[in-house]
Amino acid sequence: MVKITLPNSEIKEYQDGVTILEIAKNISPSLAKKAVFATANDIDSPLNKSITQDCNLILHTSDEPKSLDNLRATLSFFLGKAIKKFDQTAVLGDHGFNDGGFFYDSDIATGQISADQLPEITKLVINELNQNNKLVCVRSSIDEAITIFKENSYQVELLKSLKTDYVYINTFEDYKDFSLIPLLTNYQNIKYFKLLFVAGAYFLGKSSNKMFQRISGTAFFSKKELEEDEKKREIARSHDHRVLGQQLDLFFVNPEIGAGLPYWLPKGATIRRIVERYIIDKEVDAGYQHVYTPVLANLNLYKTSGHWAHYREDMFPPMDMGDGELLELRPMNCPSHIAIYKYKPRSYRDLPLRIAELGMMHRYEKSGALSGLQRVREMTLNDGHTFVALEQIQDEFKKVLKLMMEVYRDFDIKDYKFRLSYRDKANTEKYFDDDQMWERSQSMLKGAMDELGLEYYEAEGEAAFYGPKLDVQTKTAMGNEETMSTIQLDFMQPERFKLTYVGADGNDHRPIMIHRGIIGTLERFVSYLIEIYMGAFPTWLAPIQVDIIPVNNDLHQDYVKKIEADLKKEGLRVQADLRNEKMNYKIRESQTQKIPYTIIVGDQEKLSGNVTIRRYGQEKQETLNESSFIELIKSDIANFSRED
RNA sequence: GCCGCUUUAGCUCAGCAGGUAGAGCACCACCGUGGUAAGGUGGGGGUCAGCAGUUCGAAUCUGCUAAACGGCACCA
Repeated sequence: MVKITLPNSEIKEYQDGVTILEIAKNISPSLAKKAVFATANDIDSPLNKSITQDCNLILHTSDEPKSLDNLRATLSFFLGKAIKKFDQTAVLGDHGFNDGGFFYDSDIATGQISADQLPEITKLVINELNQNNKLVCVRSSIDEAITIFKENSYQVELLKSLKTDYVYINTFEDYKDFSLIPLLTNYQNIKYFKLLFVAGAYFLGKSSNKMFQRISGTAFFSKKELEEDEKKREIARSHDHRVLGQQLDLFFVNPEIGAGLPYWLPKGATIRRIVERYIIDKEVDAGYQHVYTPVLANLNLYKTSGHWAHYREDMFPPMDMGDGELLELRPMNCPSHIAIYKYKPRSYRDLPLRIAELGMMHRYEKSGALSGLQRVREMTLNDGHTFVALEQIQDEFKKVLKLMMEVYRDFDIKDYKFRLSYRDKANTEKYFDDDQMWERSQSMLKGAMDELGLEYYEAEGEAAFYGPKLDVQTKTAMGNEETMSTIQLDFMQPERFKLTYVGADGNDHRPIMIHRGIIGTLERFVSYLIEIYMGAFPTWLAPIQVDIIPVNNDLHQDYVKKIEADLKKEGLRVQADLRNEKMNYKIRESQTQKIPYTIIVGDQEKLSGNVTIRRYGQEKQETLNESSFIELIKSDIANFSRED
């Protein structure tokens, strides 16, 4: 007999060799139905596991969010099996679960799997699932697993790349696979899954490796969740800045004019202009000196900076001017600001010296990376470089963070994560070669974050080639992670450009550079704003703040024009809609264009000098006199349309 | 850049079997229009992404190129 201790401290006795599923059934049939896996003496175990010694047992059910991973890992297993059925020659590669669902990578000698074949593969998966209770899942060491899968060199490499000590070996008749977490051995309830797309994926995530065919899908425990997931994807599309950008006439990209080269239409340009004015004012207040520097420079500048050696892949090819001069479109602004630093001898009294610019840069992004305003080939970075003495780093770092938080508050940005981005130790050729400096600057950044008590996560291989970064990661409507803001520590370029300042001791010293982008690039930032506001901009950012509509075009035209002129005088962005259309038509358009305030005026308003307003998204109307309205909208703008 | 998919009017999309193109919205004209989400009638508009091929004949079949989209890789 074995003694099983349950989470409520109750102890039950069972026959030696009892399976976890049997225990679950004994406790309650409904529990057994919902059970996904168990933790037995702190080891995650599948339900088919036999218990041969006393243990603490926790059963995990489908109610727990993390059980979803086990479900998806299980589907990945059956997908792999289905692919093998689909084509005997398939070589199976990476597989498993991720945030959105599950996937299986395979390599089929006879050709690529196409999207049309997904229904066929789906049927095969269903067939496999219908063969009940044949799946056996056993925990084993990596070494054992390597022996079992020795015939598939890809699987062996995968197993070797794992950071865990154990995997689960899953056997279904003569088919074997491994997973990182226990599978559902009572998989007969699995019904709610969907294969979504076929894509390419490099083996082990390295573009130098072979590309496998990835089939991805998603799965849930209930039909409702699966349907909600589908709905969520639809909603995401309605937040997509590319869709809204067209609906609201904000920007366009025309491939015939140039992929990745966006055109800002008047309304999008207005939003951008407001953002630009805002951030420049904010930075000037914070002690930054704004400059303008050229987008072109002699290639030698980027040879000195190290860009040509470490960043060439992302740079446009140099322009050969025919007389030996090579001009380069700049991919970053730092060398330009270094030139400004070098313009004069600098003293310790000048530090921290803060140079800022809305600097236009060009990067030759890979065609597959381009996306609306999020990834472009010409972008304007809200760039700033502070030159500091060593002992000023900490303070300046804090100042930048403080500025960043203020800006986030004004734009109502709440959903982000801090990421400390280090270089990849295993792949140092991408970075400047100076181990000591890397160690030092990485630990300084981490120290500063720890001191501030801010939460962050660490990522190797995400650093700039010249130094580690603190990145602010946000998510796009489509769920991709993007870097918005960044603060970077750079000991390298001051060295390469031999920057100096005269210290209090009269000797030359080397400054350190802090690179920082608060709102990142205007392109990405505005795309982010479009998505979080869903195109319904707060009044201070709205390209058109007020839309004025007469009840009758002829009778009320003069009054509409008077109000328009009054509001314009107050600096408001107003449009008077005097088109030959009915009032209702105009109101509808005002709403679909998401204009914050719609003013409707007729006889009543004209007589009393009032306006009747309707706010975007509300049906309620309110009549007030013109000056009260001006007061109202002005305070709305002044507090960034925040409620608090 | 790689894999998959897509590309028809300004926009959203029909055109499923090769026989020289359609709808709704938008645009233009005329008529109409008084209180909070689309008034009516008529009209203009397309080398069916580009190039080549198969065919008596190609939006439709084949190949190449480009771009968009979903991933992978890369990244602000």
